Amino acid sequence: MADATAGADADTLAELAKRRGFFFPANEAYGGASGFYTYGPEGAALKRNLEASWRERFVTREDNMEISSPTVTPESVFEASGHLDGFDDMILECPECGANHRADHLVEDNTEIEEAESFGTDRIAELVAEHGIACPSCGTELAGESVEAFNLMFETTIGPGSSSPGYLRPETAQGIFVEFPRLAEYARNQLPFGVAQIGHGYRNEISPRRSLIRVREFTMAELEQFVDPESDAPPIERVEDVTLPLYSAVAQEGEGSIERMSVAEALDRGVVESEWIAYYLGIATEWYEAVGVDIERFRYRQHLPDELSHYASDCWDAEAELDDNWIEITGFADRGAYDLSKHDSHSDEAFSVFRPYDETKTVERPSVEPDMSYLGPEFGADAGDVADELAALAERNPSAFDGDEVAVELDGEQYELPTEKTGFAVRSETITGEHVTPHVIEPSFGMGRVLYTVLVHSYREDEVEGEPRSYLALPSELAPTFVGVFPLMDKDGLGERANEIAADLRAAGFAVEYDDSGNIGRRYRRQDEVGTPYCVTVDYESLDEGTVTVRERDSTAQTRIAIDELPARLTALRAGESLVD
RNA sequence: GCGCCGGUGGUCUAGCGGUAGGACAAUGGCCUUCCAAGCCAUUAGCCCGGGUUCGACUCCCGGCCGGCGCACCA
Repeated sequence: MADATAGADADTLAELAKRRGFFFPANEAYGGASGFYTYGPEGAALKRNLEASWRERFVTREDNMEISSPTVTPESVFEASGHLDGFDDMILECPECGANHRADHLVEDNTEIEEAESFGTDRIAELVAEHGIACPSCGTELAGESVEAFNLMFETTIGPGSSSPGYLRPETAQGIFVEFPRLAEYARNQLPFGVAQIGHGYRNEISPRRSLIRVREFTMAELEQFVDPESDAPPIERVEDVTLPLYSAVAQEGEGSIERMSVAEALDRGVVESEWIAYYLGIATEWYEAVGVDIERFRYRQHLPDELSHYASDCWDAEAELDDNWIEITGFADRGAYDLSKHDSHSDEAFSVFRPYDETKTVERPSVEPDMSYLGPEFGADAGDVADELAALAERNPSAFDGDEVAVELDGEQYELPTEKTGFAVRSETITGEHVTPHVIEPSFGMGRVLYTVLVHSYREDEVEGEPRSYLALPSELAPTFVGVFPLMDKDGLGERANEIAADLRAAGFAVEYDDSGNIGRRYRRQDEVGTPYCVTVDYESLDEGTVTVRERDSTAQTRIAIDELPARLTALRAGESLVD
């Protein structure tokens, strides 16, 4: 057997994906719509297994929780999260050359204005005219051209009429953030805790590209790790020896390149600042290797400062090399307190947890208890405001209450009242803790991109007995089919026996494919092509001696195994044991 | 969204102003005692709409889809 060549180009993979039912453009019978894909039987099984693997690694083993929230989300949520503004691009098309430009960027580049995004489309159009801004592509003056708003979120209406706008979520994260008060209660208000979600996200991309890489509807697996920024630390010792291929912002700005170092070293040297990000980079590296990503074609690239999202203070992307391009497959963002504090201020709920002090504190605090039966008749409708102002004054300047009279100012008017009517006193208060807004560390996986990477990186071509062969070296954990079962020939009772074995293995929980069509070599090749790790063949010896051959995909090596022992041996193989010594 | 190129059975592809040929795959049969073998047969195709023409898969226009480049990717 010749050495295998590893990796597939985009055309090879697209052809394989269509022909063998991994994925293909959706709705092709009606011409299709760009950016939507259907996962076929093999692809859906692979995706399911990939998600199960992610869940096992990032939810079960990390003792995090998983929820499932709606994809349709009311507008107010995205007003709070900043997506309504942050997602709204202003497009201006040049009438001469047809090039499209981000109108807000044009204004920023040509004027002193720095945050042009916050202006409306009309104002931007005015600014373009006022400053005589010209098309960067062809030099045509753009004054008078209209500026179109383009929102990357899919819009819909909730219920009849248009009074209740909603959007398809652009990330699953907001579905977690908005439920934080209940989730924190569920976690018994104990930080740190993590909440995951696997589900679809939607972005109305201007230009979907590259197969599954940039699509309009996609599966995300996101984990929101809520931590107390002052006191919580991850169990870093579990991953401190994991080697990370890091491409830092500093390295990108200088002459640097990818540096391989352990998690511990990355933290010691300050290459990765956040322990929590470093922790998840370590966990993720182990997971990527386990699902078949080629770690030699993989790196973590830190975002440059101007690249960061509106919510992130730091971000590392996991990137895979596909067809000589580095493609983002996961983002590890430090979202800080951004999201929770936004929802805290926009909604009526509190998005914080109570952190008790180790020891309760007693503080002396000046405060008032105004005699409202005096203030009411005296100040009429202003009585409430006067009381509020007294309370504020007590905190601001307690000495104002030293005399017999207190002066308060309200709307420019000066009022005086007897100090005794204010109920002023310095009271001692017991403080047992404080409310803190957790910080969020977010690993966010694009599952379609991960799946695509796994396919590209696991594709192999070699020769078996002089004949070319292609196969997918998928981990057993992910393979859509775990074992193929074939009769050597479909006669003399071999087919019947093979069918019995297939049924028994299915009952034992294996994903089994039975195939009696064509000669045996062709059937091996069929399973190779979709990554089935093992094939069982029933021959004449099976009838006489009760044994079958088990053939391993990558090496094509074969061993005879007793039929009775098949389930146990296959279970061991699935767990990572090797077939031949 | 703009520009360039493309769209023919399931997949890959040849070809022409008079409606199409191959390879592979698939299905049935024969053969075959472990790696895409052979033989016979079968199924199956010109992206959509409009125009030009006696006649359009072919030429023209528009759309849709795909690849690449530009822009975009919070």
